[in-house]
Amino acid sequence: MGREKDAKGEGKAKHKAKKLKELSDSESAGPGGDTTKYSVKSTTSTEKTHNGKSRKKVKTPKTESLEAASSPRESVKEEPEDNDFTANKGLKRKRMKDEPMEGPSNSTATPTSKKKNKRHGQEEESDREAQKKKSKKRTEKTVKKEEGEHPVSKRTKKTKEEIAEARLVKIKKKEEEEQSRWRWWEEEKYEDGVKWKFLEHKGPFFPPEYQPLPDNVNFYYDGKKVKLSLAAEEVALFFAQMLDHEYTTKKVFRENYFKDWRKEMTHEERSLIKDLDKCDFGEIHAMHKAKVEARKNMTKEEKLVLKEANQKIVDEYGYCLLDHHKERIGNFKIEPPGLFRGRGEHPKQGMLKKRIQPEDVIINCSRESRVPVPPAGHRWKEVRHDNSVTWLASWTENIQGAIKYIMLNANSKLKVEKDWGKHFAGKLKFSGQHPKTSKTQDLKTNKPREKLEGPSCWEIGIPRGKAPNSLLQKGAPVIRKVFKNLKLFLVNKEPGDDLFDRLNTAMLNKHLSSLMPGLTAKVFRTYNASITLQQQLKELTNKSDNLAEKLLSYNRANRAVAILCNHQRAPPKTFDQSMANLQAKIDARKETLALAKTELKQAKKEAKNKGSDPKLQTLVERKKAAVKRCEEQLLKMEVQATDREENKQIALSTSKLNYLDPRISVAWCKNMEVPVDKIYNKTQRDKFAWAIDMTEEDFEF
DNA sequence: GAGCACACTTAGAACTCTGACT
DNA sequence: AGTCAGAGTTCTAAGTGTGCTC
Repeated sequence: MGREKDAKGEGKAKHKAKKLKELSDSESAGPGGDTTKYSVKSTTSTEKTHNGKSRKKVKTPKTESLEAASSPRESVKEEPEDNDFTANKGLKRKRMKDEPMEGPSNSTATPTSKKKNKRHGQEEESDREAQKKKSKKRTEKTVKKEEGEHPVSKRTKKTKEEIAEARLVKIKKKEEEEQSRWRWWEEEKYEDGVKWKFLEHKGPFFPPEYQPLPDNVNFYYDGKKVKLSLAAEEVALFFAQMLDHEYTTKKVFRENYFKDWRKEMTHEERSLIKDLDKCDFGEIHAMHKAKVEARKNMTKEEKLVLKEANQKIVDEYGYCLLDHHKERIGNFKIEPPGLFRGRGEHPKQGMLKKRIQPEDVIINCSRESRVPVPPAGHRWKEVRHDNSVTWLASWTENIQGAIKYIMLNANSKLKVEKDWGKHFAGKLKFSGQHPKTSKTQDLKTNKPREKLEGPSCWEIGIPRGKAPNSLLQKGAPVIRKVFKNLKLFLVNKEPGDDLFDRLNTAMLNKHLSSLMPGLTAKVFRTYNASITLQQQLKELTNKSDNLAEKLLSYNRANRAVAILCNHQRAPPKTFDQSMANLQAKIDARKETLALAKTELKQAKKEAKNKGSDPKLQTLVERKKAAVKRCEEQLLKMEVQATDREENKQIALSTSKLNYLDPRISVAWCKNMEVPVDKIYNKTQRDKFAWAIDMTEEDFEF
């Protein structure tokens, strides 16, 4: 399996290789080469959309959002996500449900409302405070907090009731959150192309400036101490930080790094430092390691301070105002500088990913909103007001010349709404002409194009990019006609070559669209995944199963889909260890079980011999119960071991989050009386709120 | 129709947090 | 109270889809 993973990586890498080669060929001028290509284009005027590209430009709506901008308070609704943030993560942000947004356009409120807000704020503070100290003086503080919210008495420590109480509060909170959620799916949609009518945010958050090395940490070249210039030193640190990583041993990585590093050096440095092998980053590396260690060993208080500081940043930059609703931004931080870590054998690995300045960043927001203020002494590259796109800020990265975006969180309206579409596309069930059936017809065709497209539909559902022989090794059930055609693809190909190199996605999608409008490879993949999940769930679960069994079945169904989509992962580094630990536990439990069994036998014997002594009878009962308990625990662990082993190289999360129609899972939960939070964590519940809200028990995909 | 730019979505590694166990 | 595995989150590279240009 591990090899398969590699093969996949290689396949992908190879597939990309052409593209990459073109890139690196055209980049004789180094990383700047690519950048120029892009930056020339992007120096268009503010009024133009997308660098002069004649995109369907939608006029920014006027008055309504203007009003909203000047007094968003009235209309802003607090998203439950915020509350949840605290509820689940303890120390993270906390807001009262109806608290108006303290967003970017923090307008002045009436004295009364201000007061009210302040009160809320204080409550919030003390609440947060209470949560903060939870870890330290857990019980005491929790009681205090609960007293504030509910007239609960117990001053005494711990107690089960208290824990139950806390749980109840949590559940109640959750319910309230559900109530206050922005049910955008019940609202009217905007006309085509309009993504928002009002958008306001604080702009991206920039990583801190580089802090020079302390005087006692030195860099050595050829055994001699060399004091580097600030720029060169920063880039040296990037390398030193990665010394433990395999990357730094790779030739390409080292070469790219050294080339880019030298560009950052002063003239003297450049004439001195000519060989990476003669560079000694030892002290810098040691310093970095010590820092990491120190971070780990920080006291609770120190960690708390750090956490609070981070939270402050999130509060300030992590949210935006989108059509009167506060939405979490997915990646509000500008990517910090560092060394490029391409995947696989990337020709550009090790290159310097440059620090992004405000002058590189394009801001997108409402015309009527408060335009984010650039950091002191800087200006934005451009400010535009394009509501046909969803991004809040963008910049062009220097390695590949790709555009990077600041966008909303996956649970935001904009993201979820889009995500929604693919499931509804799948709902059409390819009426009348399922691609898999129509494919068989294509196989008989004499037209080479159709010959190509038929099998590739299969490919969407089977591990991608593999040569047929590897498919056969895997035992994939490929019908003979398909196999024959697949063999044709093999002509003049080496193992590992791209199987469908003569076919591109555009061609495939065209073919799919001819079967059903709107059908693309992605929609098909989604459909395939979802229908598999539904089938598997039907097959595997019984209503009479207990919760654990049901969940195992769910995981298995999920796993079947992940395998179908070829969602592999590297086995966790700790896998063997943790497996061994679990095995040890199982062995220990087996011993305990054996012991318990002998004890039971003994007790039974005694009870038999000494007649009907009620004491002995209860002892027998107790021993029986012990044996039963032991057996159950053992079974549970064994199931866990199987589950883990089966999951070793499978990544479930991708299919769960991206391909499976959540309504199937929600309907299954309702049907099987399994709480939704057993299968979806908070992030997932947020993203699939619409499905949780609207799916009926009898939903069929 | 190939190729490109842009705007997204997907993937999975790296990092961080939590809570069960000792 | 400390440890640690696993769950959850963040980060960013890579892939996909669409529309445009040549």
